[in-house]
Amino acid sequence: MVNNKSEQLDAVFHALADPTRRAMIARLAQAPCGITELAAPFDMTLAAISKHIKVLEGAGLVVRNIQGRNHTCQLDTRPMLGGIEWLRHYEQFWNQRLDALTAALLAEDAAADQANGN
Amino acid sequence: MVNNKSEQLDAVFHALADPTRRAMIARLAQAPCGITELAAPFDMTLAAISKHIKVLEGAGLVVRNIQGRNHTCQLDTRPMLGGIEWLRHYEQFWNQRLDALTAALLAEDAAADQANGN
DNA sequence: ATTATATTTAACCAAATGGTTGACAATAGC
DNA sequence: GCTATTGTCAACCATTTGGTTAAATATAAT
Repeated sequence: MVNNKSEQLDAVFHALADPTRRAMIARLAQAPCGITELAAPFDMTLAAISKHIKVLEGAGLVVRNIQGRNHTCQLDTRPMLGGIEWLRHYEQFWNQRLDALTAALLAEDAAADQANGN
Repeated sequence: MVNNKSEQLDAVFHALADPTRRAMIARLAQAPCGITELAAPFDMTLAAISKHIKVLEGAGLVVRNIQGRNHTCQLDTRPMLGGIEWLRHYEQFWNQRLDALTAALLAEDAAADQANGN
């Protein structure tokens, strides 16, 4: 379980920093589903899938409902809000400085291209 | 350097999944600054700081400008856009299902609280 | 009851992560 | 030319990560 806000962000961003887990989230956004079905698209053992799900659960992004031998996973997007808010905090920064930065970097790229003979 | 979109997301989310690096980004959002100044708040070797900066650079979040022995780091928020878009994709999901999910989870919490005697 | 299905767990492995120390490189200032 | 400062690099270390296999658990189905 995650304690403070920073650890929550750690957990959420870390959970999202893996393509398998992002794909799982995308799948769960369609509808809740069981482990085997969730595992189907991936060339990976069920044991590995189990671990990925546990990471998602640890970040609070997935809620598991056990009925007999069938585990149903459901997406809970609320922990993403912390992440999106953190990121959104920088939209202001973009608006303020993006133009100047873009110009500078484009100039840099142009110089690099010239150096590369492009 | 990052190749495709998925690897870009991997790199950005991974870069953000560490409190030191998030703090660095927050600092750089105020103004560009040198390595030593950037390192000041952290109880950590310059070598460790150097590695963190390299992770941020690898994700494209920081651009370095070298003048003599002084390296100036500048925030580039553009790679965050990929992350924020990925996350934003689920806002729709929230709006659609948040109510039902919240209700279900609150009921669950209430049941747990009752079980805990709260 | 036996068998098949769904899933986790434990033990292991290689690679990546986050940190250290110590040596090095380059530049600024005296 | 020294010396102090800024920063990286290489080697090392413990821990975490992402995967495997093999065994265990639990339930469903026949």
